[in-house]
Amino acid sequence: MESMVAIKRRARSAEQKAQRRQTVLQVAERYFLEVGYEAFSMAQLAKRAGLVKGTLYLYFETREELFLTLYEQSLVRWSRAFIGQLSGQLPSKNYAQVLYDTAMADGTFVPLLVRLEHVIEHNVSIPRLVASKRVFIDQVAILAKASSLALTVPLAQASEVVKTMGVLLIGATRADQGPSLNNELLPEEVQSLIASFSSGPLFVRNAVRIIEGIRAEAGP
Amino acid sequence: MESMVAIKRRARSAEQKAQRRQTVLQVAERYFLEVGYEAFSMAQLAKRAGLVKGTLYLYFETREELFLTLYEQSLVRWSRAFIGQLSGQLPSKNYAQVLYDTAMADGTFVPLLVRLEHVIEHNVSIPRLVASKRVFIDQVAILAKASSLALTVPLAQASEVVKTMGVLLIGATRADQGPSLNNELLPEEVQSLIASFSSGPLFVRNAVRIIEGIRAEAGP
DNA sequence: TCTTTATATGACTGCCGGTCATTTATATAA
DNA sequence: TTATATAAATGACCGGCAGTCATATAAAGA
Repeated sequence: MESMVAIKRRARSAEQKAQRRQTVLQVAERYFLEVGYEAFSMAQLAKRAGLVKGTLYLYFETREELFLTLYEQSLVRWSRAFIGQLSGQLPSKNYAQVLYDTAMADGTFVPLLVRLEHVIEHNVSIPRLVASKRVFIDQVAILAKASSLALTVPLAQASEVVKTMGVLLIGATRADQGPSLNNELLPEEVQSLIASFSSGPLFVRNAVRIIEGIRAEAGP
Repeated sequence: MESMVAIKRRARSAEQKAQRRQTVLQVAERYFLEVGYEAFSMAQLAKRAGLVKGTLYLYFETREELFLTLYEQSLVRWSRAFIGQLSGQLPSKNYAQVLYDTAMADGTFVPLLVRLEHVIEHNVSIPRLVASKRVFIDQVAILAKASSLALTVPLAQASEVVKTMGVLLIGATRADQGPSLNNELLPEEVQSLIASFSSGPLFVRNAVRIIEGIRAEAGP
């Protein structure tokens, strides 16, 4: 219970409530990084945050809405980190590598991205979902602008690149989300299968193919 | 309860047990197609199959192991359907379109593929998991051979294509796995975002870019 | 100091996946 | 044909889950 954060006073003003919500989110993220999505329980989170389960539901609609919020925050955080590392113009391979490295460095972003549509977005109210989509739209626009400069492609193509990188990231990091099978006990054929789906090279190889494809389409 | 299948006699021989397992799987698949992954419950499945929850666990390790089996069967079924529609040589765009169409036509395959690593493979025994990987390896080999002919590329490149198409399929069909937001009530910007992630064109566009990229690498 | 407000509580509900001692159908032996 | 052995099937049971709600109470305002 090292991450226990006792919350004493009641939150009355809007600012205090926002502050409390944010504190809970911080505890939740640490807890999530420890145990992962499936083992995460609202009762445990309450215990760690120093309050009671019912109270959590004053601050979040559902478990999924809490995770949707964590996802949004991790998206923005990663987006800034990625753009911060894009120094001037880059070959598409370097662009892809930086994108992959920064995404993986954020322990929250990829696991939630992978679960977004088919787990998290269910059990969230429509207005909340719409708000979340707007956050996404904004980030895509910001990323497209930075990518347009980095890759020296028109904005329309850069936007296509950004959207497609998201798609590819989800597919390529799939193997990392399985149970850890690093044992030497596995049959050789299975080991080499796992090796061939190593997410880093898989992502970068195909990112380059896609970016070069998009670039070629831009020219006449 | 229309899909109720009364099971009367006990299964004693190995064949009878295999037969019963298969019957349960058929009921499970129909049930899954109705309610989806999250709402699927073992107790309901038992009721529909005309037996009791405890009995299911004589035939399946866990809920996830049951889904892993459904996934394997849907993979083989789709693989055959896809190969069956590959007539001679094809432009990469047609290849990608046929792949996408046959995958989507099988209602079970894509939803389970998307959940494979980060949901289904947890809570399954290692030996069972290894067996499943072998099924996958076999299907990749079969698909690579057929793809080598259809795309007129060497087998090594065809194998790369097949593996990459799987990655892309997962990423591109993500949007289809979210809650249905077909309402006209949505803000225009969100509607156009959804439209821009329409999975069919998204998949085909990028499949072509990747296949052509792989083909170009094979050249010199 | 008293009243009002709404945050925080914790007991509660219904459901889940999974287990296991017991029952009982069935194959085999007598 | 009947008795016995085997293991398939049962259903009561377990702990834990997300989410709810009447109640208690801390704190702001009169």
